Amino acid sequence: MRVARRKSPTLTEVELELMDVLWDKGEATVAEIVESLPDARLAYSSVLTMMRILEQKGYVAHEKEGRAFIYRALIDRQQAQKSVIGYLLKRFFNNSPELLVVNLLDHEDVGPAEVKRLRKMIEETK
Amino acid sequence: MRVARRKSPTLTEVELELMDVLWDKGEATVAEIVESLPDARLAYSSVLTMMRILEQKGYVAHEKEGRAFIYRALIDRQQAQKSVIGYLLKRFFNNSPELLVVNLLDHEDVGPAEVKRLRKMIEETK
DNA sequence: ATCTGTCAATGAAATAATTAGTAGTTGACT
DNA sequence: AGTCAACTACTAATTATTTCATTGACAGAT
Repeated sequence: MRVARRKSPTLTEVELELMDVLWDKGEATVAEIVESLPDARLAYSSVLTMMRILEQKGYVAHEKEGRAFIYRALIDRQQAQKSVIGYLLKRFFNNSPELLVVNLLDHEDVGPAEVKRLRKMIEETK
Repeated sequence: MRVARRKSPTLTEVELELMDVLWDKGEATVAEIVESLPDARLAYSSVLTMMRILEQKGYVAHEKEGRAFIYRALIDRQQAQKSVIGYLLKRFFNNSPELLVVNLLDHEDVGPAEVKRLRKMIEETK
């Protein structure tokens, strides 16, 4: 067999969940991240592994503080959002922002009030 | 070890590429799909496997036409777009369409001309 | 009836993502 | 110095995704 699976073009579910903690807290040790997860969802060592992977992927960095590693995000939420929008435009909407917005307006979460707010927002963009 | 990799919440890269062919052509045999792929990207048997997986996931169906299978999409492009937008809103934008649009407007592909068109579009949505 | 080309089915291999156990290190505190 | 708790590193298991070779069936041509 030749080639195989491709890397995810965006943050995966779990990666995003962990990044969210870092974005909220600014920085955190593994223990703090585990605590911040709802419902003790992941074991300490799982989070550790994921942080190593996130670091290897270039999304976070760590420095030693005493015995523990302190992790910090290397990309901020806006960058991640921008990147995922870029992916969306390219793969699903033929690089057409309009097509995206057309579909967004069609979405059930978007009522008349939303449309009004969106309009105002776009007005202000000049 | 307990659980493992999760299913992709959206169409994967390759799945999307094949669905695109079906959406463009309406219906197609495996051979036609292979031909439609740029650069002979995938071997016949690869496409065959992927079509089986897409069918198993409920995205396509086939019927026999002579010896060959004719595949047809069970979801259309709009549905796929809507679904991926829903996922994105939930995971990256806190279910806020505005946040999404704010970031979209910030995107490099979106210049003043785009903004103008977007505004017009939203006007017409009432 | 045998050959040839076209297809679907199956199996297998390689990589990614996810979760977690275990071993081993180190700093702190008797 | 010895013990303990907190931490990281390493390893393993499992499912998902992606790719393709091979096998076998079957129709049409010879």
